Amino acid sequence: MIDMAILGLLKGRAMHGYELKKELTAQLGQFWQVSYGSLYPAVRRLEKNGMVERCFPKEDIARRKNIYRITPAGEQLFTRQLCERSPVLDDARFGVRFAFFRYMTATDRVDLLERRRAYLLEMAADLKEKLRSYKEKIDDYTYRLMEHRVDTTRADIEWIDRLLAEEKLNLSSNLKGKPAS
Amino acid sequence: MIDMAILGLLKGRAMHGYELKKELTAQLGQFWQVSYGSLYPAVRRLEKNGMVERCFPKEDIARRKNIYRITPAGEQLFTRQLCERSPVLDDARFGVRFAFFRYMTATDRVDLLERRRAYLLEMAADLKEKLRSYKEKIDDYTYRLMEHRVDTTRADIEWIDRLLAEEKLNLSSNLKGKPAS
DNA sequence: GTTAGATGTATCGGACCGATATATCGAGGT
DNA sequence: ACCTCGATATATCGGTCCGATACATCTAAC
Repeated sequence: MIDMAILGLLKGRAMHGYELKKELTAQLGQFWQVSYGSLYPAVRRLEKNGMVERCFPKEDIARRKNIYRITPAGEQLFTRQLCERSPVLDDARFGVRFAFFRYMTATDRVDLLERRRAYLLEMAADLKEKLRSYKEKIDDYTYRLMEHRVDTTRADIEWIDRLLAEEKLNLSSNLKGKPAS
Repeated sequence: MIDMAILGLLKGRAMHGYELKKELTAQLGQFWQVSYGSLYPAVRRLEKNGMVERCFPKEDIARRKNIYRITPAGEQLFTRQLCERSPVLDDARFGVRFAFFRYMTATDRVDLLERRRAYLLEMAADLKEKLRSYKEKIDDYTYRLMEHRVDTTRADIEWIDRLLAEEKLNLSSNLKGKPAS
């Protein structure tokens, strides 16, 4: 996952480690934390595998900054990881992908949103089932927390639905724009 | 964190590894995942440090189940970890503690809720600040996600507020129950 | 001029994760 | 009686991740 995030940022522009960390925290910090202990080894790993490469712009040549740029192989890997169909789409896995939504095709976007929707629905169903069957076994605090999670999950699903409606509208209007049969 | 969760469950009753994993998933799985690769080493570590000990009930003596029971030292450690004042109180760290709320004193409960509230407020403030200042720099999808996070964070805060009101009511009614000055 | 805080890279030990191996148990079918 | 399948149960491995820490520079303020 950290690989995808790094590649996604470098797809935007070349950066060095510290910059990557700052952008990662700013853009994805709400649902996913990255430490230097993960970041620096990850960048070196990507470099070793030819997914990113160092570049030395004139103005920074004196400073000891390690500026990295994405390679074609890296672009390919990024796209593959972004659209990979994993059954688990928790907050972090969905959030990171959503941050790079603009790099996906409209159909892949709809697909991802629908898989996230299914994941949330399953969560909600599990929670409701537990609320029903465990009602006497769990303590009051746990019950309240589960109740609240059901509500927030519902809100998440409604948000997804609004996005899905818009994406599908775009899809069909693009189709209409093309010559009729 | 995994230590606290294991100790908290064993405080309820003695269990073996597989049972711990099932309960962990059932009770905390919404906001925190545990794998066997973490669980079994963690239990052994706790045993090595004298926080839990094996017990061999008659009915299970034939089966190869490793049933563990919490020790007095373990109880102490659990209580210490549960009330530890860490500045970071994200979903996982708060959720795990909330699952053991019944083991905390009323004042510690109020304290934890207030620290979680402060954490969420800071999150919301950060998000709003980013929405304001980055408005032109971030793409539309990221904007929508941040907007939604602001809403869900607000809902979380309101939920905390309801709990806080109840806890404080309990606290003051307990005081009233005691002899006046 | 020196102090403080942001910038920048790096590494360590221990903890963690996903995948996988192995084996037993009980329920169900044929 | 046999066979299969899923749940129960323990364990480990390589690679990855994390928190803490170290260290150096640059800039702005006082």
